Amino acid sequence: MNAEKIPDIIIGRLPIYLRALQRMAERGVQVTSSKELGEQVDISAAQIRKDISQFGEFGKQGMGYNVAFLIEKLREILKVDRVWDVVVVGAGDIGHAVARYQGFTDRGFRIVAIFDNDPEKIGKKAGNFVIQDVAHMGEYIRREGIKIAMIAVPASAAQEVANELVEAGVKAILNYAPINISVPEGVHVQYIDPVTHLQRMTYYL
Amino acid sequence: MNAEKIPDIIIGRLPIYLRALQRMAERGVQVTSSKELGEQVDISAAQIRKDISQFGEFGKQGMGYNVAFLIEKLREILKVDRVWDVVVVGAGDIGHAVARYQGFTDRGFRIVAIFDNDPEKIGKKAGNFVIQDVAHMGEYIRREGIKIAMIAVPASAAQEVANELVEAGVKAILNYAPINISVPEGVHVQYIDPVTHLQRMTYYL
DNA sequence: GTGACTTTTGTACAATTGTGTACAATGCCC
DNA sequence: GGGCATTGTACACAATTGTACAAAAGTCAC
Repeated sequence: MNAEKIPDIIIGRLPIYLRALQRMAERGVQVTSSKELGEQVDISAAQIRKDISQFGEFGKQGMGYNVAFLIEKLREILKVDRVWDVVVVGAGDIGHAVARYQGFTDRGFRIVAIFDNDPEKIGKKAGNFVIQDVAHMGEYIRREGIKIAMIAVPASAAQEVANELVEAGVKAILNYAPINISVPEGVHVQYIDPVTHLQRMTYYL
Repeated sequence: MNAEKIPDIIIGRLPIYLRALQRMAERGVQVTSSKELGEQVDISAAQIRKDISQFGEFGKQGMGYNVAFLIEKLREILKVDRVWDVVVVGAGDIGHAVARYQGFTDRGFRIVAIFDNDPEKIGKKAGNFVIQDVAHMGEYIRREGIKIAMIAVPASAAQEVANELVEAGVKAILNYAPINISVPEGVHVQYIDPVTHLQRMTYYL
């Protein structure tokens, strides 16, 4: 394993490889090649070989990669060979959809709580979770040692929520609010905004 | 305006700039600088100046950029100075959340229909829309000249749905299913998968 | 009204980062 | 043991980002 710093752009591609490999595994595929994987994810075979070889020699020349083995290695590298507890802030449409989404568990994540500040919503259910008062969020995060949160509140409240999350010890935030938030060094943020993705495509239409 | 081909990576940043500018405009800010905008979106001022200057000289030296003017120009460039009709395929949790989301209209998009193949769901409502039979989708898309669709069906059905969409004339697809889909040259796909975003962050935890 | 001062753009050029090409090395198959 | 497939990587090339500064445009003091 090459101990030098790995570029983030490579880290960003690993989940894509992992996702494709897991689908192959479901289909019963036991061995694949950089060529085959590349066709699935629309990335050049050379790129894939180079990315993977950053972390070790996981393939066999002439033979390709053992799918189960590569999945295992990628899960270790990405630290999803465990289950991370995640809290959701905001119980609107997005919060509800996230709370009910079944696709997290087998990919390394588990929603454990959902918070809102609306007295109308607190105590009601979202998926299998009782919506809790956001006033108790910091305490909950500290007590449970939560490191990951999703923000699903209106843009106007997102920065404030982010501050509280960071204050309580969260290190990774997935932000559904359509606004950039600022966080201290060492805290990671990823954004999901369908509109920015759509706008990126209309340029070409 | 520089007529040469603009790199996609620049196009990808424009919606981020636009989003931040629109928030400034809401706050009543009339003029900004590449420095200020850069701080908001966490991109260097030089990068922003260079990106924007690809399309024209929209700033004034010493003065910065007029916010309303730059918004107008970015909307033209991204072709969101109009409203695009969008269809949603899949009326599960994600489809419902998307159908009810209020954030599309003022950013260039309008959901016009939602389709599913489940007889239990067809005829019921999702947001303000009656869920339609996916069997009528191609006809609808052709009749209305729809160019943009969102896929919110299970991974196992995503490729088939994509094929139908492309066949009917769709040129831009936002895919919520956690799987890569392949489309012909000239059709654009963007992906939204919260898990890949989360996995990209756990590497650093 | 003029000139010195400040700010900030747009861009040339340099440096860095990322991708593609090509091939020696390896390992299976027959 | 020859043939074939495919990895891992050296090297070349391309794309992206950062640095630095001349040019422009406003402000202000007098």
